Amino acid sequence: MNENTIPIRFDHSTAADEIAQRWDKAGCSHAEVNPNKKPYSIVIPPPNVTGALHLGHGLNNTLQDILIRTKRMQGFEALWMPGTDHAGIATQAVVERRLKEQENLSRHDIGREGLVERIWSWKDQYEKRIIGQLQRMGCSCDWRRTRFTLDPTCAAAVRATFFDLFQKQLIYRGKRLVNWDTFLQTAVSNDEVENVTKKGHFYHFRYPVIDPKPGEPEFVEIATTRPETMLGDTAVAVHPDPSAALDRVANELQEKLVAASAKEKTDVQAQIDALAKRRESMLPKLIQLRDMAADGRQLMLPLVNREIPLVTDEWAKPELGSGCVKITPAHDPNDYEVGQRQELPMINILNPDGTINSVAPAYEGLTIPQARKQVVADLDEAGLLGDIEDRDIEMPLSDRSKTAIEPYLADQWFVKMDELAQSAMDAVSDERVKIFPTRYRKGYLDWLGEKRDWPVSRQLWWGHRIPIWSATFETEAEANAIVDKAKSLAGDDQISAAVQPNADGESFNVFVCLRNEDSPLEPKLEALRLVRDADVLDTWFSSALWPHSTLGWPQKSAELDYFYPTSTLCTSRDIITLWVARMVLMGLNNLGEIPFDQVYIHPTILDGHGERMSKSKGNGVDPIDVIEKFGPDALRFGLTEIATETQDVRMPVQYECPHCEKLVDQTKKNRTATTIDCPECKKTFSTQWAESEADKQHPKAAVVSEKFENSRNFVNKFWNASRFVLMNLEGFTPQAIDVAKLPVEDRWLLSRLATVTRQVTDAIEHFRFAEARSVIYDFAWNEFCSFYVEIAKPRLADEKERSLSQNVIVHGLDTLLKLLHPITPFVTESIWGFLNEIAPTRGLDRKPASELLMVAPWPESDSSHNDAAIERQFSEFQQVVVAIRQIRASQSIKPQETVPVSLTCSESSQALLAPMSTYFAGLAGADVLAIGPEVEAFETDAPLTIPGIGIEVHVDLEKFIDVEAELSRLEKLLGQIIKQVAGKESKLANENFVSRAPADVVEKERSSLTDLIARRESVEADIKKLREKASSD
RNA sequence: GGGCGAUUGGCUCAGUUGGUUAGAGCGCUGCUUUCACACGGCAGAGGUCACUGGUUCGAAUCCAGUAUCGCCCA
Repeated sequence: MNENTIPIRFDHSTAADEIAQRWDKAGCSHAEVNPNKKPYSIVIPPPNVTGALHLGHGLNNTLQDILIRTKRMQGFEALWMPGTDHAGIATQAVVERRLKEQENLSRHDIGREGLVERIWSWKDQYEKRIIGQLQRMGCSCDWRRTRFTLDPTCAAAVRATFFDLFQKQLIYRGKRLVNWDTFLQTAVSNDEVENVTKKGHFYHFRYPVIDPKPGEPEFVEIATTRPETMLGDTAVAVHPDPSAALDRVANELQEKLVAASAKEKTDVQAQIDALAKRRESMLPKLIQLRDMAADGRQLMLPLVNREIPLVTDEWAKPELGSGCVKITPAHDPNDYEVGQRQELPMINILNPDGTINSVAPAYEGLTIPQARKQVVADLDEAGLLGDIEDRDIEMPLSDRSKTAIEPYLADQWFVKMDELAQSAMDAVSDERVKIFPTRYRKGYLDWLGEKRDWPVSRQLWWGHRIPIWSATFETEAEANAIVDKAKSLAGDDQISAAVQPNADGESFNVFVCLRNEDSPLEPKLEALRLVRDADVLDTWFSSALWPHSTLGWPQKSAELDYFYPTSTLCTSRDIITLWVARMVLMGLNNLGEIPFDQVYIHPTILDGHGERMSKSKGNGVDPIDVIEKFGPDALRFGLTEIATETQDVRMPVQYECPHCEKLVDQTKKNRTATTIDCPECKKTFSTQWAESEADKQHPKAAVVSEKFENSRNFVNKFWNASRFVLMNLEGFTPQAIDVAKLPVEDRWLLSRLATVTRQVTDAIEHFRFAEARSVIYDFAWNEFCSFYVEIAKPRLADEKERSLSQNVIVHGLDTLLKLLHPITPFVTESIWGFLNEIAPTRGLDRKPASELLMVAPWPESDSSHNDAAIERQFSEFQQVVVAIRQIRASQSIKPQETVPVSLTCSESSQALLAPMSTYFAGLAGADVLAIGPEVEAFETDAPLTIPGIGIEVHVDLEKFIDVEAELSRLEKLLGQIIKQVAGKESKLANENFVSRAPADVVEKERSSLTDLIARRESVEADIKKLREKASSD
């Protein structure tokens, strides 16, 4: 092979595709049940089909691929199960929003079937894109097994699970205050709500007291940020012991005062004073109100003219506002709890679309902002409106629709968590499931420990429809009769029915769950006036089954037997509770076994400003953009670099100017711009936000990160080192190698390979990905390329040495290719192909190489090759090379000049360095004239003593001398040595150190000091000599 | 309010159980382009390891507190 056979750069844009096809054709990533091998399996955290993947997914999947490729090479039957998630609310929201924007239609305009059809086509489009992204990244998933959380296989698992839980009475229906998205008209989970602070008002109202006794106030004042909710008020609360409550607050403030800094003190003191004043002016009235409440006084709720009680509850804060608080149990989470404690009626004032309902006929049909305005105006007219203050208010916004969330009382299906949660806690507590890093255990256990029931219904059309048919009856007997009829339709493996009384106790619900989809029992149930539930299940319900549903459960498949429990789950920390915990409890419920042995939590990628990456912010980076600019290997190598044990990593984001390829930093300002002017070439480019025709005229910039540039450079470096080896393999013949007889550099290489193999293997197996990368990066670049390849050059040119040298260097390359393959699969596979052409049989074992690197056996670390003495000796050689280079640089000696060098050293160093002396020519441009204990300095000498090993390097400067430069080098060196001597002396003068530190540490310091003093004297002598020479010239 | 984490050269980050002169990449300075690689090579400058206290013969590392920032949960 020559320089024309192999291009000077690895052309990933043409090679990657071809390599991927070869892998695919050979079925390398397909796993089958194989009793001859041990299984290793990973299920992908299914990316949701809402949008394309960004670098966070890139990281997640790169790490999984590193694990799966390593295990595959280690001889495991390695299955990486791929697939995507239907992401119920997120996907429906995106499609609905587009429907509104592009066609001005709502989901009701096109109906359930129409909407679901559109979502499916969205899903098809994005699933294709996502899988394409993963494939271009080189992810070696078993694509033939690709699943989707809504496909028939997963649906069967969902149905089986739901039926089972229903039968075990772990599923029930209840009214709960939910986060209601009035745009999507569904409940959303807490995780889908974000709180924003907005400017609003704090309105004071007066509610009349009914029949006040003499001396009692005629009005009670309350305040609210949401006036319209007063239509649903069912009480006003006052604190049961206002005096004690005020005392407690005062005590807290006193404690705060003691701990406060001087700056804060005045502020805290002011609060204390205000509280004392308040106590004086308001306490008697609050006590009076408390007594009125105890006496059962009623208030007249204005506008709706409803009598509501004055109650005592600790939720009322005597230190705030009027000390009284209105209670709207159906529209506020705190009030809901008060309502439950006080057994208050819960009055829902909203229609599902967020307009006021018939509870308040005068306001019916008004939107919330309209109703707010009207209520305030009407109260004003009635003379019941007090002050209106400006105030910052926290407003919950739906992540999905970006509209305001309303607390809303709705019927929801719940999964009872008590025992299920406990089982999942036990699995982690007793380490059947191990979480890495271990700090994440706490969050998992704390969250499950709350054992909050899981609301699983979503008022959506996209998802697994809840398989329950229900009807309401006035008497229990009627309900029971229907249950009996339903049960008589089929066996209890097919149908399950239950009666649940309504909260009001005046009606009875019948719920019937069917085991099978499209069951012939459905029309029979409908004949009994039972109606199928319109809701669908929370997406996490199906994701929770992922490790077993993808393997075919509830069918008893061979795959399930062989690959379940899976080995490792690799995910990010934000879904430890939502997903990981639920997989554990569902796995235990459905199979009685944990879903995976290990959970590895990788860091979260933030942008350069410390913000989470997201497409909607404009700071999301598409892995494809990075691949196109830097290549898939560079993407993976760079992502591996950031996979440390930390929890967040920053990834600065840049635009790549399409005109001049300059990388332009993304700022908070320019990331929302539609066009940007390149600071380099001054031309304009557009961004993802460009919409107008004028903006779109400008070419669009890819969004990338310079983080990958270094990785691209590494890939290139490695490619070229391989290219060099390949170009020097002419006439390659495998030959037997007697390790003991190899020259130092070869034994050094073998020793280092053994160490690096062990380190890389160990790091990957313990999820220390960044460490694996850096070990291999440092070794490949700074040892293999910088030293071994350089030394090999003269040997490969020497006919007598060529064959042996070829054999050793090929063995080194072969090992490196294997170790690097999980991280950079494409470039290594490409080189492997070339290597197979010219050296199909190679390595110390002289075995034929596998056709594809992807399925080659993982290298074993041969500890018999580890040789500490050889490594130490080689290090001396390296240090001498560096010393010569330093002298050359300080004298500005041109690279093409060869300098005469002599080395004064011990006999043992001489024995090592003598056979390697010719290598100094290539590595340091040095002609080594003499080596040994008796070797003396040159007449015009530049000396450098290497600390620790006592080798004196002498360079003959006769032809080159620059006295000033040399003096300045020596003086700088002397300065450093003097500083170090002083440090050591003071340390050793410290009696405490000498007597208390371990003897070996003290001894080390002593000998180091002796060494330093000798060097100081030597440098001082050199300076003196040089000065004398300079003055005599 | 609670939990978790971060703070190390201009930037992004390593730093294993405390122990020579705290490392890397990018950027910067100087030299370098026939001889695998300029996406390269060689040399160099640049850090009181956020702050305060403590433990210790010895602290970037252990402990306590403070500040700033981030993420998660209420």
